Amino acid sequence: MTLKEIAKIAGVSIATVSYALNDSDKVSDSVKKKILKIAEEGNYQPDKRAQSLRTGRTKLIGILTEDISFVFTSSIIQGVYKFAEENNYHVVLSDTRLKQRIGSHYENTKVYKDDINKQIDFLEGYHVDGIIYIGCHDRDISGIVKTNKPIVYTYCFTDSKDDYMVLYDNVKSAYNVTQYLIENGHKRIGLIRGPEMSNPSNERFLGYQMALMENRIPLDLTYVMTGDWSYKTGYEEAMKLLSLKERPTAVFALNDYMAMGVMEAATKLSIKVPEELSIVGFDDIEICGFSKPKLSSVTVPVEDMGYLSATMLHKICTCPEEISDKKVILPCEMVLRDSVTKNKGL
Amino acid sequence: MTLKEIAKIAGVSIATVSYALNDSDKVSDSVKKKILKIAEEGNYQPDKRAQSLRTGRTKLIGILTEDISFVFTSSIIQGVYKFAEENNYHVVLSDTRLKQRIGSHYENTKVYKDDINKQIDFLEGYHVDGIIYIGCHDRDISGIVKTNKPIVYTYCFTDSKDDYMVLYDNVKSAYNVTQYLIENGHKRIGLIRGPEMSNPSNERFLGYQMALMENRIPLDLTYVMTGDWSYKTGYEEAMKLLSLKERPTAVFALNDYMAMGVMEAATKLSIKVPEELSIVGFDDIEICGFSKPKLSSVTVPVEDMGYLSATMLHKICTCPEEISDKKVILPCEMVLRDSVTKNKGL
DNA sequence: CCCTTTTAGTGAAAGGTTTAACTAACATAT
DNA sequence: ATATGTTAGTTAAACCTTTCACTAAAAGGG
Repeated sequence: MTLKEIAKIAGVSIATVSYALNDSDKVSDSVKKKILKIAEEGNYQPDKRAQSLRTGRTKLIGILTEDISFVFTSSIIQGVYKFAEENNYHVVLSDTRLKQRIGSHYENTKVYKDDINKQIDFLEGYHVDGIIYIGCHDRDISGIVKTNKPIVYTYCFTDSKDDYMVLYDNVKSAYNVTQYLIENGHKRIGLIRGPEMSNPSNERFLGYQMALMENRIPLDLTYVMTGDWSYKTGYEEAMKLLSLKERPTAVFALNDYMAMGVMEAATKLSIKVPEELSIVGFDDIEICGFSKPKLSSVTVPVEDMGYLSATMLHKICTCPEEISDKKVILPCEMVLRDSVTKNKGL
Repeated sequence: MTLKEIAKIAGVSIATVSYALNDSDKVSDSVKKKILKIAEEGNYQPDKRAQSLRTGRTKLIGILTEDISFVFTSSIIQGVYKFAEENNYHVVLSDTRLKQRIGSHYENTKVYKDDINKQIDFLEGYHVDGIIYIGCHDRDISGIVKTNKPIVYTYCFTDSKDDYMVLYDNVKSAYNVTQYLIENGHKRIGLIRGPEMSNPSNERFLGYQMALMENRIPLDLTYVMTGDWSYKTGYEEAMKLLSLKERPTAVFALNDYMAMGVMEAATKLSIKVPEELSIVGFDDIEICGFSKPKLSSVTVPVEDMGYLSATMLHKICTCPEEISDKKVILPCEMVLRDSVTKNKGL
């Protein structure tokens, strides 16, 4: 049903119908009521294409994900939806399927620049007011995305000071975990990092070092191993760590999968967790609640990241002058479960 | 950049530009080349609103999810995307946030009929060619969704013969699991069902019974417990089951969370898994690979469900006569891990 | 009762695209 | 030389909405 049809039935002009439906006072109450009734009965829905074609405004947020299946992606989207619903926005989703294309060889992101921009063009075709880019990995994606629409990056980052980003605090979070372990009497704290090139890994490593330093525990690189985020490398590196003559009393794995690997290694070597070895992971994925013992970890506030990304986008579109900082960095929370105890062998 | 602008630069009419860009032979090669170059340089993108306003076709699939955070939702969406990409469709996503609104009190779905239809109206506002409805629970949603666009339901169902649905085979899958346990020498096979009203639960229960019957094992309801899909009830019901004087040698929990609860109960009662108790779950969620022992389960082909839903929608739009059956039922696959062994106490 | 203001409505353009119908120029066939 | 066909375009309408500019009638003021 269109304005034209309603106009015909009501015996008035198209303009009058439009005014009536937009509750203008150019239309008498009686006519307005009549038109509204017809529209109601015909289940009239304004054509958004025509509307936005005319007005230039769409109230449409475009989301571009690198991997819709990535655990956190859907939670971030949900945060965006929450904002959208509260503020009468709508959402169009597009997926680069980047992860499917390139597996974990994130070095090659640039090769897929064109694919990403194809999706951007698609979103622009819908005249989104702006774009939220949801990443899923640890590489800098500077200079990849080309658009002159406003864009907010979340769960990823660029090296540009001018880009809008919603991030979480890797440094502080890792600092907190390390501090927590130290407070529990641990001094030999093993660390299993992510890949060398990974920014989150490096930031978390930094936090670890800061906590050590603050407690005057010298950094000992024999306790620092490097994995690739996988369960398997977590296991392997933990085996090395736990075979040292002076083995660590606690291990901080920089993500949960590797932490699960550490747990497996401990089991293998008949080292009791947490009595003889405390373990902490990062990300707080679902399995943390099901391992034995349950794994302490760090929750990333993903839904908030989505919500804040949308909030920021809205501000960029409506009142850019009110944005004090282009980067928002959210704190994470430690989730204390059963994989840590006080170090008795102190 | 618009056709008009290109036309001005090229010194031809708008129509010519349109024809040129659509590679019509109404335009000479030289002019065509010139126009293409200008379009390229100006990074021309056709305005989808205007295009579809004119043509009536959108090549746009609307997805309506009940819960974007539900584990399987994103995998289903991914399947839809796969089809979309291969067939030059695009996707608009909308979320009813049903789960957030009503928690697990799915009885009240009908109360949210209006909310759901608000989202449907939204999708219709974008003139999607059709809608894929992705559920996340076990209730019949007949008569909830109102639209005259084609709609395909997946991971949910209605009682109408006329609705298009892409489902998976609960009966057969549960039959297979039970059969597998029987083949491993188990006769006392405990079952932990989902809620009484749950359709998947009932179907799986049916499969269980069919396998028993086929093997002339009488159904003994003392071995059939009812949970609510949660870890907690899995644990509680398993405690009852394992405290029977003749306790089951195997337990089939109708989802993985409850199966994890069963495992916990076994640990609590010092019953070794799988030596003294075999366990199988359903859904094959991530934690299955991380429990000890790893949980055998059933994989639901969620990505395929998404892909096939999109395929079906496409067929409905283009060649409805070729659709032989409005319901597609996909088989599931058992994933054999470490939680089952041959029953020695036979 | 005339002039001004308000009310209630209409007409038409605009936004970007596609496409049927038309035209002018030229080439080919008779 | 005339008729026919082809080529390479153009014009204009249509899709649906919003909104500026306009008008006719009614109401209000003196």
